[in-house]
Amino acid sequence: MTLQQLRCIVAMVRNNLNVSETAVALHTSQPGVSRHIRQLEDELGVALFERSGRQVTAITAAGHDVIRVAESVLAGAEDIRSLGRQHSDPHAGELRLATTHTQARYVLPGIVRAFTDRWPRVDIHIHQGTPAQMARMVESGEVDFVIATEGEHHYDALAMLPCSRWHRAIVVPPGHALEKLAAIGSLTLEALAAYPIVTYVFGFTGRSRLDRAFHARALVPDVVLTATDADVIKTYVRTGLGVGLIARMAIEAGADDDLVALDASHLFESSVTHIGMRPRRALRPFMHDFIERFAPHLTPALVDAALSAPTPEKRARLFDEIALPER
Amino acid sequence: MTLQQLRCIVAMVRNNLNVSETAVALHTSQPGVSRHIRQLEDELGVALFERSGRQVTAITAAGHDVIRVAESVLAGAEDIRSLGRQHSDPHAGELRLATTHTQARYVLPGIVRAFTDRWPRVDIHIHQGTPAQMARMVESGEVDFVIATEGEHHYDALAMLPCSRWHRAIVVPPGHALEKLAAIGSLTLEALAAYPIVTYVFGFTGRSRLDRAFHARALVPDVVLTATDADVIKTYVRTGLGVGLIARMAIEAGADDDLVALDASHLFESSVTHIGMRPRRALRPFMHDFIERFAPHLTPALVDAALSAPTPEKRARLFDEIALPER
DNA sequence: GCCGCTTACGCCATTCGTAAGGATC
DNA sequence: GATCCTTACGAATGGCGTAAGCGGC
Repeated sequence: MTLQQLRCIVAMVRNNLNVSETAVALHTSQPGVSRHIRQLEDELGVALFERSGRQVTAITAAGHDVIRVAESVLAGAEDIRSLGRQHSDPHAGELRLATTHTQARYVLPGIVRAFTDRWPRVDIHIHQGTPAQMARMVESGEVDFVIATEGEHHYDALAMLPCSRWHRAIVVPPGHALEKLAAIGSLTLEALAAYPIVTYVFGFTGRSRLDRAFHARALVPDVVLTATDADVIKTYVRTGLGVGLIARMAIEAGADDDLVALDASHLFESSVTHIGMRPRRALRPFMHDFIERFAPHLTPALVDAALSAPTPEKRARLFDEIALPER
Repeated sequence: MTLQQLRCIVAMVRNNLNVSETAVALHTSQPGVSRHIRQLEDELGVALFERSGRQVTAITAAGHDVIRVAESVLAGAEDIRSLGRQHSDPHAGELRLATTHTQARYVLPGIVRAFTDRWPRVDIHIHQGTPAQMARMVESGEVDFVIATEGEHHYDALAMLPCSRWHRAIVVPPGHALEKLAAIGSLTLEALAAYPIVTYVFGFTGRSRLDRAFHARALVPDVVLTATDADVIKTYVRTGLGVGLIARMAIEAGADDDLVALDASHLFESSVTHIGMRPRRALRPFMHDFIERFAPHLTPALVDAALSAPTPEKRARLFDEIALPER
């Protein structure tokens, strides 16, 4: 039994039981993967995958059990490498994030600034992508963390820890009719639905909550333009294309003073930002520090407890009593 | 990083940081071990062992952390092999025990009989040895379980689960003076100490409890002969050499009717029999079944909980509330 | 001077990738 | 016919063991 064999069977699951894809993902040849799987099966004396002819079609019961353990073995090997880096130089390393534009542009800058002051020799890489892409980046180990607010179902295989609760705002040019409605407390979903709307692309930054709110009132919003980032949205609001609907944290004092922001937290359910990572994996000290700066209630002890929780349910229970900061 | 490298560093700890001994234990050459350690250190970029010149003298902080994780990785690899055996044939396998003569001769026969009826294709191997030898056999994986009542300090690295509480008996030829004392309830340690005693060798079958009881009363027992097993002791009692002091469970109806057994549970502290195994290791179903037959309170769920407990303290706490059967 | 670890070297086993072959949809 | 996995084969890497070297105790 070798670690490479275990890598193959684990990667097979993440690659639709397709040997060729798995080979690409592992940067090796396809016969190599095929051989490793067969050798491991020979050594264990039991088939791990079901085959119809030459096609790999399913995972056997034995395969399920073995792959589960193999994942933890590989996680352990990864932890050992991480320990090596940590001890060889505790103050140097990489922090690789995948996140959305909203976080990268409006939330992270202050945190990253303080973080780099404390850890000058840790390099930070911020990747952007769709929820599905970001999930894959974390699962494959390409990045350490994903910070996300949408697309929960993509993140089933990850430990998602709640970080903060955030609300929405409506942005309009000064003098807009909605501004007057807001002033007298009459800003409703119905009023909003009367105007063309500019907001996030579906699947990004809590967009689903937004659609759900309209749908619950049997309203059909007239979404004339969508974008993945609030800067673009605000730009079109400035041109008079429509009413902007964005995260409250995406409004900057100074730069956005030419627009009027109206609180919309009573119109839409709040959303929760999560930080996601691979479970059962040890974090380096600077990673713990980053998480704690991003969400002060996520202490190293709590995060470690969450990461070592045997099931997602037990993990979730750790956060039942915790009040999230609001943004 | 290879599993073999991890095996080397883990084995180093169990072999006094001695590369040559480690090589023997791993059935390989000494330069091989040396190379593997150095290569792993190179890959991780940190020294795992401290060296004074060429001598390996200590484990570094990094080494401690890495070895701890390496142990769990190797345990996982072992679990995978075990899963293979289990799925390839759930009803066949080996159950390898290390225990003392008392258990093997007087306690296990009934249990083994019922067990083999249920698992006819599981081969049972019973090894005997001193506590130190038995501990090594389990640690090295040579046997699966040790059943022991003495020499706790040898078993620090194992998960020791309490099985049953047992008491002592005095065996004498019929008509012995102690028999009369017992009949009138006057059997005391002082009375016992007046006679030559035949009992277990030091380090076996709760012998230390016995010495402690005499010592607490400032008595010096006249131990004229010791043996590792009760059969030998009873034989010498029959020849009139002295008074036998053995485990109550070592007295058989029928075979021992020519001797008189006097209860001595009020004279000596009771002892607890433990079953020991390597922690953080999955057990096969028939192993769980064996344990439960041996100690009905040790359900598979409880055993699994104990084996996955992070510290010996947490493991011990699982048994705080549990009443042990008495023998 | 002995013991113990490291380095050097040669052999062998294993692995890996390319190329061809067979099965399935 | 296209896709996908397996088998076959040759090159190369790496592991292993023997033998020699070197540093502490």
